[in-house]
Amino acid sequence: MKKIYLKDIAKSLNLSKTTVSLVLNEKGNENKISVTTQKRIKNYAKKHNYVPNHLARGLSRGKSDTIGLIIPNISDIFYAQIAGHIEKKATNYGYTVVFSSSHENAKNEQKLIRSMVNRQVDGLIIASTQQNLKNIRQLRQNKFPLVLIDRHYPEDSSNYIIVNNFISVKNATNYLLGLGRRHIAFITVKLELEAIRQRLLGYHQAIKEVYGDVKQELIVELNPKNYDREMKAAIEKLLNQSNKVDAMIFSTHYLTASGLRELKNLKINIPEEVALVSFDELSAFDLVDPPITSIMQPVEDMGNLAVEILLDEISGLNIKKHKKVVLETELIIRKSCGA
Amino acid sequence: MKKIYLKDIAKSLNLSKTTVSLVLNEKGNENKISVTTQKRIKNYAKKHNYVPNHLARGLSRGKSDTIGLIIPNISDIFYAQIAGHIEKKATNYGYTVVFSSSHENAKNEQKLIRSMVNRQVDGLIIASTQQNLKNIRQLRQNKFPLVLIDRHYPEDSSNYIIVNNFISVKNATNYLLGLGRRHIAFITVKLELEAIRQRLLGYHQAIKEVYGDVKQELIVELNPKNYDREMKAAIEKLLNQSNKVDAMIFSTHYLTASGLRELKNLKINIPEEVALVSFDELSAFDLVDPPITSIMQPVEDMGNLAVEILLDEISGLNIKKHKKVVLETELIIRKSCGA
DNA sequence: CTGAAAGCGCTTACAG
DNA sequence: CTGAAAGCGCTTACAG
Repeated sequence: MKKIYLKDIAKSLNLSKTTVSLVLNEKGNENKISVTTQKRIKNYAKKHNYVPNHLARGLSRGKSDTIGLIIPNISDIFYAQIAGHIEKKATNYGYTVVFSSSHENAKNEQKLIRSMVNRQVDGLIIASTQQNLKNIRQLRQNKFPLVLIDRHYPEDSSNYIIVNNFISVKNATNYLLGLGRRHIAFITVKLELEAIRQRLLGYHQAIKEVYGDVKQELIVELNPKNYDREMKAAIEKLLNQSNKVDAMIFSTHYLTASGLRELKNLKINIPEEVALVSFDELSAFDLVDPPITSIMQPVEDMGNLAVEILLDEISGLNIKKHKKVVLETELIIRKSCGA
Repeated sequence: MKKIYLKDIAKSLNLSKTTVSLVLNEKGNENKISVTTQKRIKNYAKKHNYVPNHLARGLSRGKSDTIGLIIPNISDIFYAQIAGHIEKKATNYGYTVVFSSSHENAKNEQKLIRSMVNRQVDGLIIASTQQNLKNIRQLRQNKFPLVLIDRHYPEDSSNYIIVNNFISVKNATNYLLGLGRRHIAFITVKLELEAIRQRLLGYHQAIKEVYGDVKQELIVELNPKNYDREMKAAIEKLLNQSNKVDAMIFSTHYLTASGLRELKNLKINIPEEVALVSFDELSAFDLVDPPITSIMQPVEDMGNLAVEILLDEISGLNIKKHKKVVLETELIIRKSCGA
């Protein structure tokens, strides 16, 4: 079974490459190629297992039918889910997805963007480190189809799909206040992300509206590379304050998992002593002891919309609607807050 | 910032495309191109942000520097992790990864293989549905670089990297027997996979060695599309047998999660009434109530080895060592079995 | 209805 | 040290 090319088919059938190419691209009818010829070509192609070379096709048409996905980490269940939905949707439209993880490193991300561009992806979906404004701007100025997801650059006007981080956390905080929790800690990571900032601001806002001011000692910012080792000291400090903390909000699922591990080590009763809310969740958070109240993001919508908007851009349909999308989250109430 | 091509650089610098191409591919020295010329070219390229067209390059060299990854589902944490390790390793070697999910559908998988091949991936890593022997054979006969991962075809001699499913489950079953559990159920999915069969066989073997025979009513095979809805009835039936089940082994992480949910609904005490072992796990299984004893797969090794073997194949190093790799798992003991 | 030919943007053997 | 030219495998405007 040797590899077979357009010219082989043409020669064997005594036709030109043009005719064969046209027919195989379903342009036989519009070019009025006789049905018998079409049949002959298709049969021959199938019989000899003809597989077109996508590189050649792409080069010739200036289009690769590929979209690039750059995310912090494909092993993170949140991004894996988004990737899954993006892939499904993209496949439906005949696109293939190339993905790469930036590992929260701006230099990596920059390299990946370059690499994707030179691989001629038709468009890019990026959950950015938010440290690459220059590159993102450059893409946009070059009219490169692009949609940011999960994280955006407030100072840039690229398309994006994010979640209402501020309101989500504000509501969650109010929920805890409503349950009578008074000393609510907010545990987050030191990442220069607008999303993370908004989560913190949501907490701030809710607390301020009740108490007038926010106690700095209730806010813990951990090093993203090292949060797991810093968690223990952080939790202990929160618990040993003059006003012992009676609730904790974790700003990401991995912080929740890490924090919960520590709380269990310390034999803290949840929710009696400390109530817990997680922003985003791991797959088994409903099975955890106790089940964790979580702010759920609409991952499916995020993925689907990203692809839709991107494909609109690619096909030049610069539809104005929904280019900046802010989706709502849902607070799933479970037992980790009592009630 | 207009797009710039090799010929533009050549023209601007009064050189030929050859020279420019050679230099940009780090072949300047071996072609004795003067250092000054090299400098000029590199500077110009950087200044004007030259990005080579990978399609053209690939077409010309007959190599795309891309590897394809076909898995059942990128949203499954197990495959997401493998994908993560594959990506990391591949990136190190200058390769990009294209992935697609088959969703356990053989036809999909076949299409994906075709699609990847025509996209000129240099090699393929597949966690196959194991329903595509013909296609896999065809790839191998065409000397297409390929490594199967997680699931292999026993009747085919392609490279693979799998886990010792048989021993893993046999050991886990013996572990339960050793703890005094007598009525051990095995809950699995109806998937035509050698891996799944081996897990069942491991259970069989362990039970047989003690009891002489296996009771069919202790084995439950659920429909992969519908396991979540079938779980309730299955669990209830196991618990209502004349000999009430006192242990359950789940053959995949998602079955464990689903089963545990039911057991909790039914207020079954774990491990007092029923001990639990999971093949593979979800990220939070150590936080679950109770923490779940799990058979852990060496995902990192699996991913890394897959890439290494594949790249060896691609570069024509048909190194004979480790083309069929069977890795060991580890039984992580947690509280779900008591003890 | 069908074909000859140019072109996509690279690489590379060959020549000087 | 450097360049002209062929070739990778397609697509497509143009001509008949």
